[in-house]
Amino acid sequence: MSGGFSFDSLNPAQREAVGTLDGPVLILAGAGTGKTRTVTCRISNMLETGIAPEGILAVTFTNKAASEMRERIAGMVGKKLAEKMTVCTFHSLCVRLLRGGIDKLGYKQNFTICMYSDQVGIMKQLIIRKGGKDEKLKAEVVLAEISKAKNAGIELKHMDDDFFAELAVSYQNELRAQNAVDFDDLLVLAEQLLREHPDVRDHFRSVYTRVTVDEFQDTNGLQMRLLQQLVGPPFHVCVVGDDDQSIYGWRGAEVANILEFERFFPNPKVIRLEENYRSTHAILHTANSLIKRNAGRREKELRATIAGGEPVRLLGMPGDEEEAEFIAEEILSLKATEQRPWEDFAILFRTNMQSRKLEEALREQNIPYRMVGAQSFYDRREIRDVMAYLELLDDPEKDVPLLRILNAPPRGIGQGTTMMATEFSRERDISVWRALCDPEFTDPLASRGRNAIQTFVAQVMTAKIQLQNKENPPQDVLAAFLEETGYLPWLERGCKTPQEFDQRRESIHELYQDLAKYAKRGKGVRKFLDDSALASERDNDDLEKKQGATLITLHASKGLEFPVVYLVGLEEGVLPHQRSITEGTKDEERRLLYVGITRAQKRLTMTYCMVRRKWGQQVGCTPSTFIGELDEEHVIHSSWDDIMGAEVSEDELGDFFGEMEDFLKS
DNA sequence: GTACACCTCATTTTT
DNA sequence: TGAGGTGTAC
Repeated sequence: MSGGFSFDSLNPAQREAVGTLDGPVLILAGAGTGKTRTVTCRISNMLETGIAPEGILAVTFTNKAASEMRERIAGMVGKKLAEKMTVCTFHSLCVRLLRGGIDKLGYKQNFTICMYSDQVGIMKQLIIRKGGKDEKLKAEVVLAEISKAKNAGIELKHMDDDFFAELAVSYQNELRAQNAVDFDDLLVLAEQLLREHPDVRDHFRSVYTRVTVDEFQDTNGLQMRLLQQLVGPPFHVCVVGDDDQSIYGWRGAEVANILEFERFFPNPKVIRLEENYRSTHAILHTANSLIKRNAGRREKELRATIAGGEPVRLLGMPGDEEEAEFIAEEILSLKATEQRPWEDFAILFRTNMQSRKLEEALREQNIPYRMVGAQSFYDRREIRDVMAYLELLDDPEKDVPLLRILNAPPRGIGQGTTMMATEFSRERDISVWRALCDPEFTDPLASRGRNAIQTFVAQVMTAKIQLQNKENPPQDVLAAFLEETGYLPWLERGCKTPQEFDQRRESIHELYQDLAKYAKRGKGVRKFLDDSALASERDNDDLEKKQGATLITLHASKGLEFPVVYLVGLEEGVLPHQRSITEGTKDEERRLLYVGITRAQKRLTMTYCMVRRKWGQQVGCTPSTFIGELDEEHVIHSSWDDIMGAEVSEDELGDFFGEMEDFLKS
């Protein structure tokens, strides 16, 4: 017994959550109420009551959340025990389920997980092939609809729009031909596997006897169905979340999952964590008054453990320029007067567009800042390419990576040849790689194309053999292969500035290092590829290491906290966003503002403008309707004149003393 | 295959 | 306003 926690350190609600290990449990964990701590203590408690660590499964949405939870648990019960549990994302859980049985669904075991860019590539081709180009149909739009259908459990051929349905079916066929699955398929297929094969289902039910799901308000219908397959009677399942922080409805998250939890699992114990350890009373009171306006929520109210606090400020600004400058100047002076590090400050906004003016203002004042969630590591082109190269060396028979880099850098295997190779492979039901190796395919080609293919095939073969030799560090083999194929010089040519190239090369080096780490731990290339396919950010260091004030969207701010928060752009059409007004989803915007408010620990300033520059045009703005919904008991509402007036009088006061001093000296 | 002009389109984005 | 995609000319 490691005794990593004590019940005494928990409040009554937390204690109940930690102590209730049997049957369905719904923990409604408000912002800042010690959710992670409660969950980790609960898992620690499972071990203490003798539940085997191998049977414990905790599911999160992000890799970051998973590794954080893993670390917290390890800190509590020790690394050895922690490693025996499964703490992972929905998607990596599905990979585990599928690696053991996807062949039952007609896929080969060595399936590839498509990155989003691969999906877009496939869909673009299909749109062109099927003549949807004239209708200016965007691949992203079709993919979004397909994703919705998959998550809603609708068969692709039954999608509303006939043309979309046709594209969807072709898309799915194409994936299957490439033995590839997209992110949604991981869930679809895992659910299908468990549903259609009771033996597999029962096997996993007996493996995972205790299941915990984090951020449950963000689950969609498909994830719910998967969970129902995974958890059988007596339903030892615990879900944790906060319906008031459900802000991903537009991505298919179903608040209903948390609102109607008892519909899915019988007689759950519902526990509310309402004691907030993060923010002052003034901030929480304001947050509570806002969120009360939402209909259809689980009634709850955050209670402050930190009494009083400065009033929340609500400032009317003439324009977005003044808004940005005011905040930058105030950060500068607060840093000086209160000796705060830059990291204490955060500026939250609804849309990325708004960040530009703020960045300018911060730069003007020489304030270091970090933009979070801008571009994810694995979305960078060079990373996708290099990953494809590695994947290819691991298994050349995978069509997705092969097609991605077949002519990148250009090596004389153009569109025409590629098309022919693909058709050849489909006709014979072999991989594209085999087609390239097949004399029957290459012989009829013109000598130029044939030579290009043979050179490429030989390069891949050689490198593949080197990679298989465990003596060779995989990162070195990969680097040599990129050298030989001339990838780096090609990348360099494509860069507009030398700095851009340096950056891209740098991220490739980071990838080498990650790969080296895996090799060192004896984890192998396969494992590296699997993990990376499901990672959007590098889960190790990332943003915590960056210094400076934080610029962040409201969405990305969920789960974070800052001593001093500026929430900008409280205008009708911005927050709530125009589109939410037309689409009738203002409730979610209200939750978004609620999330923003509850990020603040000590000081909260909200601002709105009379005028904002949008797409180069000055546009008049109206204050957000949400402003009128805030209880003003702890809010000070000031206009620009109030602020400037105060500043002017201070200046005048200063002048007065200055003059006095001068006078006395003379 | 690349360079450059032109056009279009602008919420949020866990895997 | 300005980034990214598309089309045209070499």
